[in-house]
Amino acid sequence: MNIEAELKNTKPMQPRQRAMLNILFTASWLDCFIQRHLRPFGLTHPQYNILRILNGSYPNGLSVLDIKGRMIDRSSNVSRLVEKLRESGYVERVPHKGDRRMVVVTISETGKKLLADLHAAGFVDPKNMPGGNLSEAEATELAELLDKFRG
Amino acid sequence: MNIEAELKNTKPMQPRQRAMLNILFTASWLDCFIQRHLRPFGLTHPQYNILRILNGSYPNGLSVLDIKGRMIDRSSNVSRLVEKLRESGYVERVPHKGDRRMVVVTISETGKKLLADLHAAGFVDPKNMPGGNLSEAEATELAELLDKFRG
DNA sequence: GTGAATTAGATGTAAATACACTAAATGCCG
DNA sequence: CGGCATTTAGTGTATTTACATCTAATTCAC
Repeated sequence: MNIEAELKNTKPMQPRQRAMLNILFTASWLDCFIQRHLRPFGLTHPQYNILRILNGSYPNGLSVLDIKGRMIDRSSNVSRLVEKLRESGYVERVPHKGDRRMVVVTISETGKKLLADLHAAGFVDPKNMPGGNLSEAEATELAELLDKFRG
Repeated sequence: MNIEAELKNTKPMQPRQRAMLNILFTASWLDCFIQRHLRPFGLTHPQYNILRILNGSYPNGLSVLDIKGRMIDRSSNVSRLVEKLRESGYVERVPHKGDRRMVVVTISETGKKLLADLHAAGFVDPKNMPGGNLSEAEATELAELLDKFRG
């Protein structure tokens, strides 16, 4: 269903307005999909995002600001999200040697296990995820247009 | 800046994964932009969305579910958002004649004035909004790829 | 070295959100 | 008509978020 139909918009839209609404709508749709699949694992999307980031940097840890700079949603309150993940045992926090303002956050074995479980449940499997209707070339083009959209 | 650079992602991404992250990232970026510009007017993005919808249907009102079905973020709690807008005087609520379960929500003169002020401040002006780097053809193509992404 | 400015992280607080649930009105089917 | 499922809107509540502010550690200018 195209975006006009989704939003039941009667009046025609300018192409850039149409693209903008479509970005927001598709992201909301996607976020809903992701959250719904994460829920059984007790993770929110931002928490999952942090675990992915830390898994990517493993075995190195990252500071809170490093994590923030890699997050999809830059307005996330990483301190509190990390604290939640630490309570659940998915990450560890150690003071940074050399700069005592910083904290180094590392994914724990439990955290890696959780991601493995998610993977086993087919969560990151492209064929279970949205976007499968796009060819690789179209997906690449979509990403490039989004890069250009942001300027 | 492309999405790999934005997310400081070292490992190469699959095209569909790259598109997906880019949709989420760009939407979050855009939402931040919009919220920042709405803030001086005391509106949140979902509230603004509702006002736009009601302005589009003016002089007809819409039921709460009609509004919900037209919103960008389908998980919005329209009852409470409408109540906020009513407190601010931007919308009116009247019981539906014929089906007393329903409520008909209509934008008020004050609400229309607010949108006019936003417009006057250049808020909807394409040249002040993101996406100006895209040609109309590219914007159209972007919207079509997003439609296809959702299936 | 000393003091101002900056950086990193945490936190206070009001507001918004997600999710489930309630309540009222309507439609449906015997 | 009577009873049950459905539709529509609103609400309870815990969690999350946004935004500003705070504290401690570090850097920088002098």
